[in-house]
Amino acid sequence: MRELTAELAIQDSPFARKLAAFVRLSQNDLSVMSELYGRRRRFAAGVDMIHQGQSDQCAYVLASGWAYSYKILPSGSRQIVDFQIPGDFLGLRSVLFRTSDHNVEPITPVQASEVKRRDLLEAFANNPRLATAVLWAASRDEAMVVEHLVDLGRRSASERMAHFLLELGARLRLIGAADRTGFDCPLSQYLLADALGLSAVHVNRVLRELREGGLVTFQKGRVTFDDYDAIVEFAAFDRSYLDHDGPLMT
Amino acid sequence: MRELTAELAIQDSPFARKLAAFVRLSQNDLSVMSELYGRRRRFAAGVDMIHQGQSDQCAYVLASGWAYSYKILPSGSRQIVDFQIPGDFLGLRSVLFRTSDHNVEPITPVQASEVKRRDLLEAFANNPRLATAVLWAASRDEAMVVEHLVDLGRRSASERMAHFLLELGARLRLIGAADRTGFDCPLSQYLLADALGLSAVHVNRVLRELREGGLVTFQKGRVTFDDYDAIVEFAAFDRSYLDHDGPLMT
DNA sequence: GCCATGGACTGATATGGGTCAGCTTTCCGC
DNA sequence: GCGGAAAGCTGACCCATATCAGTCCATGGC
Repeated sequence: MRELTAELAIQDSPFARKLAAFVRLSQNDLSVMSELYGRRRRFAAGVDMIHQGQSDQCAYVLASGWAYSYKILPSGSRQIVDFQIPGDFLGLRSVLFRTSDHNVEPITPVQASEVKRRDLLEAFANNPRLATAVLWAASRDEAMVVEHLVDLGRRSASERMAHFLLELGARLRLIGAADRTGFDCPLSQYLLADALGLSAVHVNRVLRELREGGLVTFQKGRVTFDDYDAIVEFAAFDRSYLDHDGPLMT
Repeated sequence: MRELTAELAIQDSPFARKLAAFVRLSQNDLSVMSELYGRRRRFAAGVDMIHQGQSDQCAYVLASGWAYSYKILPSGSRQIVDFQIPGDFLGLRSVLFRTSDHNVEPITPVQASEVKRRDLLEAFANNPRLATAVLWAASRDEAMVVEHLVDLGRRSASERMAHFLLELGARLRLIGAADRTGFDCPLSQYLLADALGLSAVHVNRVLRELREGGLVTFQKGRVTFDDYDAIVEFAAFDRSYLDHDGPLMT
């Protein structure tokens, strides 16, 4: 009975929900997943969960809250690589390699389940279907990093911002934390700046332009898509790669 | 006897060499690898190997030659995500997902071994050690994409260029195609521009600056590190994450 | 109720890198 | 060995974004 409850809980977790978008998960898959989860831990906002250069780190699955992964350059400037939202797997690279090459810091208070290196590799070996699902999700995350790279390399500041907000919205929709009208967003303009490779000052100006252009409004912790189709058009956003209506592999 | 020859050949391939930097491979691992390899194919320079939006693609392991993966924006501009050199696995994402989200085009004439989706997943399920090695390599490739992202977001044009050349050199050293003095490089300034998010004109200027500053010279298809330590310093290059002297996991 | 802090916001000025418009050199097919 | 194409290279000019130097507002601590 206890086990059944755990599986039910897993089934409702954002992580399972996300994987279910790729692969139809069996009861067995779900129970392997619940065994994978170690201790649930809490982290306060602003206190590193994973630290660059430090070794023997865990991976985590975010249960609630937002975090961001970033790199610090010797010059002192910071580049944010990605934001993590509930359901995201984080620290995979810091588990495969002995030491982490990046930092992860919570933006809001965070709850996350520890995943141990050994358990992860074991689960992969015994349950290829689950491994595929996790790989798939990781692969989609990498696709997003690539899209982010294109943002930085070849889009103007306002296109970058628009594209970024759309993508974030699409990710949040997968876990039911956004709809077509918008979403709640705890990111400061400084975080946006360091993610988009801009100065905070310019982020402010760009947000104003987008707002005055009637595209998106980001104010008081809420992103509102004022004209969804127009932003998609403006940002040249390819909606296909994030929109799934059901499992790709049954 | 034929099999033994194949294994010996595999052992000498750039791919095995690269994996061996992460995991000590057994004879068995090597023979699974040689079975994984499908037909060896040739591609002429400039003819897409993998095409954005097209489905049912193969993955490949590059045996010889250089290629690059890129995205085309609706505006017509191009962002190069990564360059592939011998030993690199390419198209993993286009195998996991039904359709590819990027293009891959050879820069030089290329030889590559096909890897079929089904074979890959099967090999992963049966041989977790090999799967780990491949994942590890893929993970390191992703780390490089992240580093590239930092380049675009937070480094100046000349730092970007210096960092990029150092990283490329480090990768080529892993397969024995570079040493501390430099390497042969078939990239045009247009390719560099689209990789680094610059204009071709500015690439030219930056290369001149680096040359006149006595740091790196890139001329006539050859990159020469004129003062290795100085460039490492200038580009704030973290040599640790690519420098391995032997397998991390035995 | 006051102060400290951090985020949002703004104008003035500076600059890195883009764009345009060429010229020159190298390479390759025939 | 010639002609055309692609790559390398350069100067003049311009604009997008950074930088500097603030103000204003909301929040939380005491």
